Amino acid sequence: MSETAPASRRILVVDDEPSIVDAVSTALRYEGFDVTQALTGRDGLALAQSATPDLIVLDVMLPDIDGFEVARRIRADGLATPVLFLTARDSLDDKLEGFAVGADDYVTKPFSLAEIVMRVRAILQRTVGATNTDHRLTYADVIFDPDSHEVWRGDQSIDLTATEFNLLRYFMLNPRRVLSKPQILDHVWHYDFDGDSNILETYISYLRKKLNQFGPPLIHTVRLVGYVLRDDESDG
Amino acid sequence: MSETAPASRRILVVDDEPSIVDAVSTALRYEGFDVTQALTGRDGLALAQSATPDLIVLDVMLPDIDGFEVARRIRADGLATPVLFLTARDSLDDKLEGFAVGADDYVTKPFSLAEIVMRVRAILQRTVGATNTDHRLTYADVIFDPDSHEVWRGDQSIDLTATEFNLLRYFMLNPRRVLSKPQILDHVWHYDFDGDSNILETYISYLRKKLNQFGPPLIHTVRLVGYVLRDDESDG
DNA sequence: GTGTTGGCTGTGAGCGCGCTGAGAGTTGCG
DNA sequence: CGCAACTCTCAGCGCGCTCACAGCCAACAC
Repeated sequence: MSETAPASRRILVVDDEPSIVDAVSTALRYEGFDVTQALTGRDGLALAQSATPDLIVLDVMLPDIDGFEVARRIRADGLATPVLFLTARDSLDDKLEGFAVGADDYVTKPFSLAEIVMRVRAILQRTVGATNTDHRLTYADVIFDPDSHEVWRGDQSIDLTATEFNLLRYFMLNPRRVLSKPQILDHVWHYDFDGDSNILETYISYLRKKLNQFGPPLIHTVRLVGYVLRDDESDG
Repeated sequence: MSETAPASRRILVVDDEPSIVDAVSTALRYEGFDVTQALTGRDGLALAQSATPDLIVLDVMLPDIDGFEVARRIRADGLATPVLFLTARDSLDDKLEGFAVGADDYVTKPFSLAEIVMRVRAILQRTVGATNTDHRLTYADVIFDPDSHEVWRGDQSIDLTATEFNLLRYFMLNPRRVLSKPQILDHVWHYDFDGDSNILETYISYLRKKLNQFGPPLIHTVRLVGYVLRDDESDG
């Protein structure tokens, strides 16, 4: 949209074997890609969210969180980042599971670097039209850009912390739908909190304070039910 | 279109064994479903009504209300939510009873998580055309949307409290059918009130007051019997 | 008409829910 | 190692919702 010059594609490479990460990264950089690295599933997940790469090269076998789980969590966050799986296991089961969590392609070890580069190109070619490198969400006068990690209301930029940002993303993905508290806690905090915590209310409060500076309220309380993102002005 | 991101399918898992609920929930979340949990038949029933899941995974053996009874009551509410039963008992009788109350499929313990996921997918595939993630109810000029928790009469939006909303849902699910007071108390308040309470009459009054602002009366008293939602204008 | 029963609704009490300010605990960064 | 930013806990408060109560009204029988 705003970009005319094609910034080089960002690729995240996740593998617990440093030599593999280095080899793949070097090959991709050589081809002009902008490469970020991670050695664990946890780091990979964090970078997938914060660095918003255009594609992730993801090893299935990782010491902490396995590759499929990483991919699933990325999807659960609402990100559609394409994934190219690397695996030593050539079993059908693995392939099926990979495609079930939204794998875009599959390379089994041992692989040639040329093959990886080729498949990366193919996926980006394929997805350029669909995802278009633009991951922005908009609702009412709010623009939510996970790539730049920026949020705008009208022409005002709003600074959000990581948790506020994740909370707003869930609302932006489900505009005009009432979201129950357990549902929100599950999606944004990734586990059910003890019932006596009011952390969600606290963050709702933070978010409202920041959003309401520049326009009418958008996050509404539905007592005994949950919260809803809705623009009361233009409603049909 | 109001929806940009395709909201994931919501599934309610009901089992009194926390470990089973967790395992099934985790497996389904892994596949990208939006999972809600309940540990008792009573809670499951309440959530089937309020959370409007697209499918229910329901254990037959429950401490309070058994699974078949839960399913029966859900049907009695007018909900067509598909149900996948879990049971340890592999008897023919059970299967027959299950299908009699509208089971969509059946899994006997011990089961594999993969099997559950597969069957859930199959059921949703089968019913995708019918349920279609749209949970709106309409009768006469009333539109009832449980997702956004909004109610419209004509083009007028109506604000309802949680209890008023639940009461109206029960009427919307059973239009033109006379509902007895005990029946309504049981379905909306989830237990039999002491006979001397007139809370139902009170809420009928609230609801009528709000609905009648924008059109002719829709909730009619049937003396000594109960209440009925009916549009007298266009009726046969 | 009067009596009786069943239903409606205005008033208000109580309380649980949700909001928010303050601060403790934690993490990350220079 | 110290500071800053952020996450999360805690407690107090205000208010909206639920529900009880009581008086009134409508329907029906006689």
